[in-house]
Amino acid sequence: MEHNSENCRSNCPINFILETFGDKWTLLVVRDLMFKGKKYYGEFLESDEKISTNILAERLQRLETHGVITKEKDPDHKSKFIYALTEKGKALLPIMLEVTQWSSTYDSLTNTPKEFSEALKVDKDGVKKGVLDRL
Amino acid sequence: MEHNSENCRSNCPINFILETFGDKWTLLVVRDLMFKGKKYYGEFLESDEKISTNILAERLQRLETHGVITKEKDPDHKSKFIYALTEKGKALLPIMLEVTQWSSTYDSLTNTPKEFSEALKVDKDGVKKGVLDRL
DNA sequence: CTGTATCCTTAGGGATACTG
DNA sequence: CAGTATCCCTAAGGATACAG
Repeated sequence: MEHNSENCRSNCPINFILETFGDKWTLLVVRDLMFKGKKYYGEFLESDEKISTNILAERLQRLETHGVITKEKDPDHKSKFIYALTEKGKALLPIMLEVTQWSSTYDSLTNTPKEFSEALKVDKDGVKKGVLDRL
Repeated sequence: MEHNSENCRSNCPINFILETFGDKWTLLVVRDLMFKGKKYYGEFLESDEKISTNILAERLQRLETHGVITKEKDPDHKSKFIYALTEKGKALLPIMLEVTQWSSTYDSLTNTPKEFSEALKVDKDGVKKGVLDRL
């Protein structure tokens, strides 16, 4: 999804990302998909930050609308959906890695999980594997 | 500023950045400082997104509290302050560049200003100049 | 258990008045 | 003009009940 004229404040690229991710929850869902290997509704609910059910549903919907994730029926478990990153969603990886690096540098309490730093390492080599294989 | 135990949802690096920038306005102030060469209160008010005065004041305060910007008396114009990025603030550049690139790729209406793409170019060379000189 | 809907409180934020 | 404060409405979101 691209800029829609209504409720679009400007054509600035920084503003653009805020239209989708400018809140306290959305990026955490991306993190869970990208680094934690989560794909089910219930798995997102289990994360440390304790997102509430209605917020999660709204964010999954939003991300799907914006073309960042897909929602598909799980062939195995009926009445259950698998959420996955699209190419557009996977393309957020460099941003996520830079964020991780910045936070690690400036917050002594930040505990960077190994999945993050491994993804960071392979990306810096310019070799797109590791985390990305799984995406 | 680092994680303060109260109202900190987790020690995840992605969550950490959201504690400061997880809203629709804060990052725009950083953009204005980093790419637009703005430093005065009134200049931030002029941006396309039309931030309101109380929100701007609150965000400048927040960014200062979090060690991302400094607020110093303007020696020339009395009763006027100069806002500037700290090292921690300047270190957001790689994130800003990745965001710019992602938005440019996925939003056809995004109009990437020349300051952004120039900063992007010099950064990719690994040569920290251009925009960074001015910071 | 997966997901949706509802209730209700709080926080975000627009408009604007106000002070130095 | 720079910045703060207030008024007030709307959106964000926590708790929880509900439906398949």
